[in-house]
Amino acid sequence: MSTVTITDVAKRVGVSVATISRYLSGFTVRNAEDIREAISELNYRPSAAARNLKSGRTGIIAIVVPDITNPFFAAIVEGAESAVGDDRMVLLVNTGAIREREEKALSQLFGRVDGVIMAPSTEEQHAPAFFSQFGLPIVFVDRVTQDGERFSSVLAENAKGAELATGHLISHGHSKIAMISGPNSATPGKKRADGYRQAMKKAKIEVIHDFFIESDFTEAGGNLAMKQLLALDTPPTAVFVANNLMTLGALHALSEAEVSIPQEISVIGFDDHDFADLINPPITVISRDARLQGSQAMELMIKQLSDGSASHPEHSMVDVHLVERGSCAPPRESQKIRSNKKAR
Amino acid sequence: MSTVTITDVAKRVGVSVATISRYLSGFTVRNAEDIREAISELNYRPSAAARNLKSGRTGIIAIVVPDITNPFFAAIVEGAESAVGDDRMVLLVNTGAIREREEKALSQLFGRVDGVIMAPSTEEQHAPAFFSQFGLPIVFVDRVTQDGERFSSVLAENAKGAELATGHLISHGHSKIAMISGPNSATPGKKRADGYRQAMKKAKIEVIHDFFIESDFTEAGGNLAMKQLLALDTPPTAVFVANNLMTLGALHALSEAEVSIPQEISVIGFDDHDFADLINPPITVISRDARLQGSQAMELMIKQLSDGSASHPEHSMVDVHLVERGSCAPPRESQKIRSNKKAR
DNA sequence: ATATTTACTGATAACGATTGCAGATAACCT
DNA sequence: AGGTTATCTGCAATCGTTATCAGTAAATAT
Repeated sequence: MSTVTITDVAKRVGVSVATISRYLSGFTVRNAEDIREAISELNYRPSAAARNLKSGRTGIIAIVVPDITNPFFAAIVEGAESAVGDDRMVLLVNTGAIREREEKALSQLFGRVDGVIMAPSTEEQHAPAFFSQFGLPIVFVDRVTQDGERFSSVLAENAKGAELATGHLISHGHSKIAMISGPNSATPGKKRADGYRQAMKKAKIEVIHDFFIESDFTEAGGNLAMKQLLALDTPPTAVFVANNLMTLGALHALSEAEVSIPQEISVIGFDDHDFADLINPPITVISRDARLQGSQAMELMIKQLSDGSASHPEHSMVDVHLVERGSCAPPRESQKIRSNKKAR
Repeated sequence: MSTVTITDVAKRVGVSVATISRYLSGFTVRNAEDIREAISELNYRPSAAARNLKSGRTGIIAIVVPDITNPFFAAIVEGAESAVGDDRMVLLVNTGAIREREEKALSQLFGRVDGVIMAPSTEEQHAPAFFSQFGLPIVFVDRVTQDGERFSSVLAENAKGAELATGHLISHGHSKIAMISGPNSATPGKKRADGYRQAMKKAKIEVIHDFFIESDFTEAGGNLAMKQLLALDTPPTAVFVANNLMTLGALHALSEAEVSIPQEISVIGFDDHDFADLINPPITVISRDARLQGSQAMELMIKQLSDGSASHPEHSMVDVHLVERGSCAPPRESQKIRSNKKAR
């Protein structure tokens, strides 16, 4: 009940606390066997708090994500967790994409953790400056803030993925291609929008204003955006949705409006999801290894911690690839002209 | 860069460290304004480590789950996170349902956290004894271990839910009702199996040995189990799957085998999932508020911490309810006899 | 004006571990 | 045996706070 300290062990064995401490740190000591015994009998566990105070290290690495409920972030966290190693643990902070909470969390984190892996909600915030002020190591994952180059990061090939997605729709013969985009203030939002525009430009298709909707990466946002698209006088024949949650929302909107995929509209999403291959038709998506992204971020963090402050920021990218399923087809009007190739 | 301590602030203001400390703890001090100023100018942050050492509290509550990738546990974690309050944080441990990792985590947690909310993988482990040894507060969520009554817990109405599910199938006229169950070693596995058996007994339907498969709550497990059921000489006309991941696996098996739902087989799952209402047909499930379960667990933990050791364990239950969608219908042979009522 | 209460303050000892230093013991060499 | 290393050991300072205790200044009472 009452906490047993290193002094208790020392008394029991009849040596000084220093000897116990040295035993614990792996030095060879005379009564090693007695000490081991006393420790196990007394059930002694070194106080983490005292160690922290002396060493300045906590053995805890924080990971700050906007929404743990998003399977993508869950995978990131799991990846990070899997790479953390035996002597450290992961502290999770879920900010709900609320900047205020994010900032408060950061200030609370200082002193409690050895480093922070984070996917910031927005780019504008001054959080990184805040951090560098304290010299707390930081690794960005999936998103970066303004002066992101100064910190290590693990991003995805967002632009390439978006280009791939848009190109896929174009190659099916679409030209009325809409995009439901994420917020322009976050890295994936901006980069994916860039990729879309790039692909359209390459194909010399003009981006119609009404076809580009900046939404917010949430299911509700995707749902609303798709409804807006469907309400247009000439709705798009294809839509690229910039993340999994918005895809979910968009699909709900389509199902409600009884618009058939891919006959009436082709859909391609960014980031895979459990539902994607189960629904009818299964949804074609741009996919990446989120778990890997998380573990790479953790590896970068650990390297940074062991290198000390002398290390330079490293930037890593995980690749994206097209997972072709059944949600893309040629647009209706050209369907009869083109050869009848049906996806899987 | 170099850490600024309470002593630096004291020197700057020209008072003793005690005064600064008192200011920080909310006492009225003479030079409050000067102190506030000095703190902000020096950018002083109290050392969490030193505070921990003195107070014995860390302001961190751990939550230990088998798999953060499972949306159900993600929701639990999010719920707990949302209820943690301003002065504490959540430390996440993902054990991958590996008992060894679970135990190691527990031993590492001691001294680093004020309490542990956990969903243990199995009931047999001696973890709770291990914990009570140290007097570390613990709240079980979703699952309990052997002597679970001694600790607070927040469970779901598992048996009731399973009875509801099975009864729903029975009310559609099914009698060849299979169950893909979770491991009998974990609370939800056992209780849901109990509920299934109870409902069958009430309806005086014998449980056929081959129709009850004890699986492992994973997608792969559910997939395999469903394949086994389909391979039977007389396969079931309805199946109750004991969790969301196994439902996912089962649905994949059914889709592969081109068995149509609900015409050839009725399916009902336990725990909702994003995919459930999107696929065709949408899947009928037993649902509960996992987020609430998580926040209740956190509330119990916080209450326990403030009550000191004098508090008695409290047991809370969250309700379950049937979400009727389109995956259940009368069995084929009786379809023509019964009135033609089609779900939604 | 003196006595008594009130309101702060500073010095200092914890909290539980780690570490440099000097001393002690043992092991080795000639 | 005496001298030199090589090993191990205990003492005490230290990490940054908080809490106790006695002390001082101000406010109030008489």
